[in-house]
This record gives sequence, C-alpha cells and structure tokens, in this order.
Amino acid sequence: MVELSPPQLDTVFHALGDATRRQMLRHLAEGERTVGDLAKPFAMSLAAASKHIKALEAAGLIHREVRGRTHLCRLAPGPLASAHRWLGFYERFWTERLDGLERLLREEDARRTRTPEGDKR
Amino acid sequence: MVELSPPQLDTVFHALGDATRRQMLRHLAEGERTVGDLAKPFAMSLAAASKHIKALEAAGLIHREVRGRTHLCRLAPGPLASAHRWLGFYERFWTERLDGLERLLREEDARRTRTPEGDKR
DNA sequence: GGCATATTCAACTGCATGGTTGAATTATCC
DNA sequence: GGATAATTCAACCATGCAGTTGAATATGCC
Repeated sequence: MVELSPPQLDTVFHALGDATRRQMLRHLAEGERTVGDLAKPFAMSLAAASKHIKALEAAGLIHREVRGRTHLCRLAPGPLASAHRWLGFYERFWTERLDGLERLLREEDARRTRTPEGDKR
Repeated sequence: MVELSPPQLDTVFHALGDATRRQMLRHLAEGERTVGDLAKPFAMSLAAASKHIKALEAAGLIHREVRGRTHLCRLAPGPLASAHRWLGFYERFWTERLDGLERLLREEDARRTRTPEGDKR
C-alpha cells in the first residue's frame, strides 16, 4: 500500500532475488507455515533456512507469530504490492512495444541518425 | 513476454535490488543514454558505473548499441514485464486484503485454533 | 525434573559484490 | 600520426552473503 523508500526497495528486491526465498513465498501463498515446514523442501540446514526466513521478514514480506515453541509465518503482501507498483511504472514500455516508442527506436536504429527523444541529457 | 527461469529471475531481481541501478533505469525511461550519461549523476568512478550497467545488461533489462566510441543504452522491458507478472501472482493477497483470506487468517488468529487452509503441509 | 522438539545464535568458510585506481582499448579530431 | 575522449579491463580491497556445524534457548510432554 505505502510507497517504499529506496532502502526498503533494496531489501525487498534483494529478498526476491533468491530462488529459495521465492519458493518459500509460494508455499506461504498456500497458507501459513512454520519455520520447519518452510525449511523441509530444501537441501540445506535449518539454520540456513532460518536465515532466509529472516531475510523475508526483514523485507516485510512475511510476518511471524511465535506460538509456543513453533514460529508461524504468513505472507505479508504490502511490500509485494509496492514492488509490483514500482514495476508498473514501466508498464507502458512493454505494452506500447512494437507500435509506439519501441518502433520509433527501431526505425531510428535503421536510419542511424542522432538520438530523437533522448534530448533531456 | 516470455516466462523467465528461476536463475533469470535471480539476476533480474538482483539487478533491481540496488538503488543506483534502479535510478539508471529511471533515466533510461526518459530515453536512450550513453554510459557516461548514466554514470554522471553518481558519486562513483566510471568503472563502477560501468559494472552496474553490465549487471543491468546481464539481466536483460537494457540493450546496448555501440555507436562509434560511445555505447548507447536503452531500456529492454521484457524482463521487467516478467518480474511484474511474477509479482502479479500474489495480487489476490493484497486486493483481497481485509475482506477475504486476510480476514479469515486474522479471525483464526483470534480464536487460536489450528491452521485452517494450511492443510497442504 | 528430565527428555525431546523447534528454532536461533555464534563462529567459521568460501565466494560474490561494489568500490577503488591505473593501464589498455578503440574511435574521433586535427 | 598524435592527442583526446569514451569505455572497459585487471588487480586489488573491504564487506556482505549463503552455507556449514555445534552449542544455546525455549517450549511441550511424561
């Protein structure tokens, strides 16, 4: 919901830049999971998985509720929404592809002339 | 457009996990830029900026065209679109927030019963 | 209390990353 | 050809990260 600051975006995108952590998010999308549950699918120590979970938590991507001796994790969609909206800024570049800007650039390419809309240098 | 493999998503999200590189993408959204143009706003050596640009290039986020002794960079929106769609999978979690699943989870929280839809463990 | 379970902490290792500087490369200009 | 400009390369350094193992901390169970 809220606009994330650059350092927050750093940690969110960094957390997403690891297949293990993305897989954990997928599992959490099916429902809440304990640390042990999240670690099970991976061929790594529990301590290593715990670190991944802490990375997700630090990024605000999951919340943890300590229930007795188990820690229950669930998805926290806010930062995902922010990252999604951050990428949405560039949506015009792939929706206008091949009819708008992109074609202009390619034509410019062919002509080998100087930069057309890159005037704001 | 195309679905990115996990290693590709790794490099894309990793590239996005740095404020300098995200800023470079913002500049490229305004039009094509040379390596020197992209480096100018930052208080770092050209060599360092060059490495950032190579990271963006490796992730497929930009394309480079060597024109004489200058290298012209432009945005390549494909991987951004893929990352956007990857995040889109979780959209239901922030759109259904506070009326659907999220409320169920919170109610479950209050009742302190065992996991409701987390049956696929 | 005593034992097993769930999770983290601490210390260590190997490797990647982001930065530096100085030299090398390639192209343009005169 | 020689000087200048744009960019990369190579070597190096500090830091951070992902993984390990072994000990520590709680909690639950009998």
